[in-house]
Amino acid sequence: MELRHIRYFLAVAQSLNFTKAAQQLHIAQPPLSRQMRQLEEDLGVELFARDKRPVELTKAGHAFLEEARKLIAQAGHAVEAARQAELGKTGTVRIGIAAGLGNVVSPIVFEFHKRCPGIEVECR
Amino acid sequence: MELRHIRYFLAVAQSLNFTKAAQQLHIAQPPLSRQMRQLEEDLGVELFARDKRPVELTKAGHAFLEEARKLIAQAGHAVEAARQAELGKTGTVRIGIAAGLGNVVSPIVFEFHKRCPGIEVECR
DNA sequence: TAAAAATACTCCATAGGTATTTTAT
DNA sequence: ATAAAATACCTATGGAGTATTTTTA
Repeated sequence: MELRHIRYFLAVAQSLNFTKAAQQLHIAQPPLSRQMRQLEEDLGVELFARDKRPVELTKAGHAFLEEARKLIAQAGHAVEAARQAELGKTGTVRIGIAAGLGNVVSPIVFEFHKRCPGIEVECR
Repeated sequence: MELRHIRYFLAVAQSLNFTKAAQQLHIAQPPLSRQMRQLEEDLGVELFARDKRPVELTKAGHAFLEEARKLIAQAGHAVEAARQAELGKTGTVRIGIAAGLGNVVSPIVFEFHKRCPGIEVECR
């Protein structure tokens, strides 16, 4: 099972029409049908009732749909986590302090730490 | 990004050694290195500090690792949800009731419903 | 110097396309 | 009769292998 199977499955489950789902995915209908068969094969479970027009989701198909949505959401979270961490890495803040106001720096740094945990603060 | 990238990433993150991770995955080292580069390319983020021996995870790599584990776990949940639903579909329970004890059926069905939600009960 | 990762190529498995047939309404 | 899915066959992208060359400690 690959994320491709999940992405394709979500498209088909939404429109309940292989042809239209294929158009949305910018692929042809036969490859989409094959990928869905492959997914079912891998799971050992029928996800679609193909002897109905329009095609229906089986009970297993409905159960899988719910978890498949969470799976794609989690994939997005993983990507975001990496990108946010990367941004944090390069995040450097330079603050100019007027002469005689050096004593206000400490609360500023404290506040920054509270709002942006995980971003290192360097003082010179 | 495909689940393959995630599975491979988990192996490398665990051993911090591309060669050993490749052996565990039953693939050669160069393809594994390429898949990891591809993943980094896709994310737009460096996950490994390759100028260290042994190889280290970057900050982004650590953040991604945490979410990648959840992703694989969720993939497992999706598979299980579909398989459990399939089992439920074929789950038929036939209960014989002794003559004169027909009045005990109701609590039995009630209890079954509580323990096995989502499994249909048919009474004749 | 010795492990381990990167590079350069080759091969082939399979994702995807096209043409056609089958099926359900 | 018609729209949509399945089947058969072909193409080609890219995943994986082998040999070799950098790297880092």
